[in-house]
Amino acid sequence: MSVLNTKRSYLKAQDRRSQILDVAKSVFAKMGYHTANIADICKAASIGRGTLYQYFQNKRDVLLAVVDQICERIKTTLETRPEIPKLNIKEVPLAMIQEFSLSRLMGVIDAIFEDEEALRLVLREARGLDGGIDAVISRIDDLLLSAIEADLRVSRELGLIRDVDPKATALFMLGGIEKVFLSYIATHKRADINKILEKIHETELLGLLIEGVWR
Amino acid sequence: MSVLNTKRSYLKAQDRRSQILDVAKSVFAKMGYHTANIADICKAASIGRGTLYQYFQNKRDVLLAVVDQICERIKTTLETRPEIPKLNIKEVPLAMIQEFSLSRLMGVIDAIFEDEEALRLVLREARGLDGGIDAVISRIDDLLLSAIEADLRVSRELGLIRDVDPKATALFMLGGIEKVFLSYIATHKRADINKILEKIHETELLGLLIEGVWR
Amino acid sequence: MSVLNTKRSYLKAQDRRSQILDVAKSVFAKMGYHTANIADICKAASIGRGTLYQYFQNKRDVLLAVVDQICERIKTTLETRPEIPKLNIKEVPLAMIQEFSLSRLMGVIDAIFEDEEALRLVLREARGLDGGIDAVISRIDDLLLSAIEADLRVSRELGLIRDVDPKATALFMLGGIEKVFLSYIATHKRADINKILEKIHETELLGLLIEGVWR
Amino acid sequence: MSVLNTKRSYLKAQDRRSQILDVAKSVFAKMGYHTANIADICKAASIGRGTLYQYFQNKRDVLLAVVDQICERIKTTLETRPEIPKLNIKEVPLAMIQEFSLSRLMGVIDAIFEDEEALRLVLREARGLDGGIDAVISRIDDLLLSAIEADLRVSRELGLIRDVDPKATALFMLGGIEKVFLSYIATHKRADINKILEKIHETELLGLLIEGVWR
DNA sequence: CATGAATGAGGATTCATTCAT
DNA sequence: AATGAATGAATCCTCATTCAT
Repeated sequence: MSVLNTKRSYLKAQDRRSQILDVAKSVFAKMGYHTANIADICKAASIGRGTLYQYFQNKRDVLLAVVDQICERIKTTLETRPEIPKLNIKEVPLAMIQEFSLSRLMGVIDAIFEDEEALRLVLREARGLDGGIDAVISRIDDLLLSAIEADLRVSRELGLIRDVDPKATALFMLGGIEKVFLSYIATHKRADINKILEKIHETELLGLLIEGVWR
Repeated sequence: MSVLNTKRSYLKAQDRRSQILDVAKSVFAKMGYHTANIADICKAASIGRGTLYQYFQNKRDVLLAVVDQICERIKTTLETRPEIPKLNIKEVPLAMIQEFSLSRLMGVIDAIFEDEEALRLVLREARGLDGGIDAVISRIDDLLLSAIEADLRVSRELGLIRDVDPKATALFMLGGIEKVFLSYIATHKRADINKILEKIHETELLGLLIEGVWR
Repeated sequence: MSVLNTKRSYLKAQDRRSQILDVAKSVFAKMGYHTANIADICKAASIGRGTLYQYFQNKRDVLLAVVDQICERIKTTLETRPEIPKLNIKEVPLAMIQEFSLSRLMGVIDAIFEDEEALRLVLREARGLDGGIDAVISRIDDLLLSAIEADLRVSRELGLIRDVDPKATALFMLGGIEKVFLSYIATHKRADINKILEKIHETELLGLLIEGVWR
Repeated sequence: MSVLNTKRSYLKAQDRRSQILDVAKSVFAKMGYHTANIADICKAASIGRGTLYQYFQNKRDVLLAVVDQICERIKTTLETRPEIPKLNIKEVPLAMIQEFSLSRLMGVIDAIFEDEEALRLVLREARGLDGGIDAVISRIDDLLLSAIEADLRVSRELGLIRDVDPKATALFMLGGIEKVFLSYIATHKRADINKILEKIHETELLGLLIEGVWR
């Protein structure tokens, strides 16, 4: 293709920028930030290497922009989740609470799933302690974390849940979800993973111990 | 060091090899596999760069050996955990079950904590899907995962816990633990983190929902 | 600028060309030929990068044109210096000779000073032997050199000055003047430097040695 | 050669370093700092590009080291000049003063000439005002400048020379010498230039004006 | 005419690995 | 066995120049 068609294609700056952003996200997701090189991105975008540098200062800046974009989308998605109603616990059956709680959590999970490439990016690179690339990517994590933590806080104030540390619990839950996803992503379908996460959510609410043991 | 002691030190092959291994683990843990370079390891080990290549084929091979060593240790540690007794659920009070379960899980966590450098190594490396370095490191994860999964499986057979997917739940728990640790490691003391994980363990057993809601 | 005034301005070819030339001279003077890039010039001129290439073949060509312009001006300035009168040495007092000589030299210096940017351009560029950019810039130097050399030649014919090699002496004097200027330009005022150069001119005429020693 | 002989040649670190330094000086002198690239130096030194970076942090660092070396040599050379004797002016004939002064100045010129490549480097790159590379190279200039200035100061204190500004005069003289050299270096022989500089030195001492005019 | 998006050759630098000593 | 000098492929990034709009 590129051999046959060497004619330049011109895009408006904004379009080119967002094209590169999309391609870069995809490449970073597939290869990882460190493994992928600028040439990979440019090849995938069918542009010259220099072109990328007209829109981004350097490789890190590309990642930063990718993450920014993802953050914006996640913010929007999280905002569209149904509001937590002011429940009167006494009057609401467990099943309903459970379902609502699930819908809130699934809102978070959807925010992740919505863009699988973004997710891969987060899962691959968000680890680490060195304040480098991971710090950039962890901004995505922070968004999701805050969402879960806020829900836990409200739930506790409503008297719905036990007196747990919201931050630690949110971390635990997000970590768990991410790990499950990371493990299943390669081999399972989206629907399966949803099922699994639903089941796990139930366990979170009710606990591992069966009724007879627990009381 | 080299200024003070420029004399070459000759070690027996096995000793040299394991010395390099220790140093490499430490360096990988501190800097990360990709960031650390052979020179860093050799400098830390006070050996020439060529020497390392007499014991290891390449950089990846060093990591492999480091991980092997860690795996061995973890296996041993896990084996020393107290056996799961054949409990008769009806006869055992909740508190005891809870405590025993915790001790089993803490056995896993200890296996992790025992060698903080190993832990950092596991936590900080980017994970992914490319069958590269991550696959090597994942072997450590797999060990821990299997341990948790086995416990869950037994517990379920004993009628202690709900009918959960052991694999998924084990993934969820390990992912959660790792994330909590990763977040708290920088700012908290070891003892604090243990407390936090104990609390989370309780929540896992009993569920998030408070009694009044749940029944 | 481009934010406030995004309207394209169409100029006649000659006007546009000379506008670019002025800007380029200024940019080259401030940043140096190698350091300055086409983008810098175009930004300063508020034109698109492509526009520049409609008036000049390449970067070097821009410099060439800048230098041409400077040369033209210098030629004009040098021509306006007072003619060397056919003096009868015996009849003219030293002071008058000295003053006239100074005025001729100052004419050269003025030709330099008149356009400080041009001067910086001449002074700051690396000179060499590779027949590259320096050769272009040297044309400016050559003009000044010839002026001084011609004066020396005439003065010698008039029996005013010693039998010196006019070329070498001219080189020496111009080199000296440039170096003094280069050193003082940052910290001193124009007037001060003129004073310094006047003093040096006197030394040139009369020599370093004091009367008692010299005779 | 390199095609036929691909065997590596091993040097001791210090030897290699100073070999690279010599080659780099030569290459910088011939091509100029900006024009020369690392590959040029490495090719000239018959080493791989990576080798250079084992001895120098970056290109600028190479130049720095080159300049350091030159400075050291110049310092030594300047120190070996004959001391200025405490002359009693009345008792010393002009010719002797003149000759001694010349020998002092020629000491400086020799310090320059001694290493023609160093000189070319200085002459090519020492210009400029941007505090970049030129600042590094101007250290060489400063050494020569100080030497001349010191001589002028002493001579003035001895009542030998007129009350000139030593700094400005030193600048003037060095600038003049450098320019003469730059112009003659390509086409003339060392001996010729020495002659020219000797003549110029005489002019400096005695002035341009001939006796009849001057008194 | 004017524009600025697109290009790719060119340059500095890193680092895992090899090999002469 | 140990060393560390040498290597060059790989990578990021710059910038003069071209060209579709």
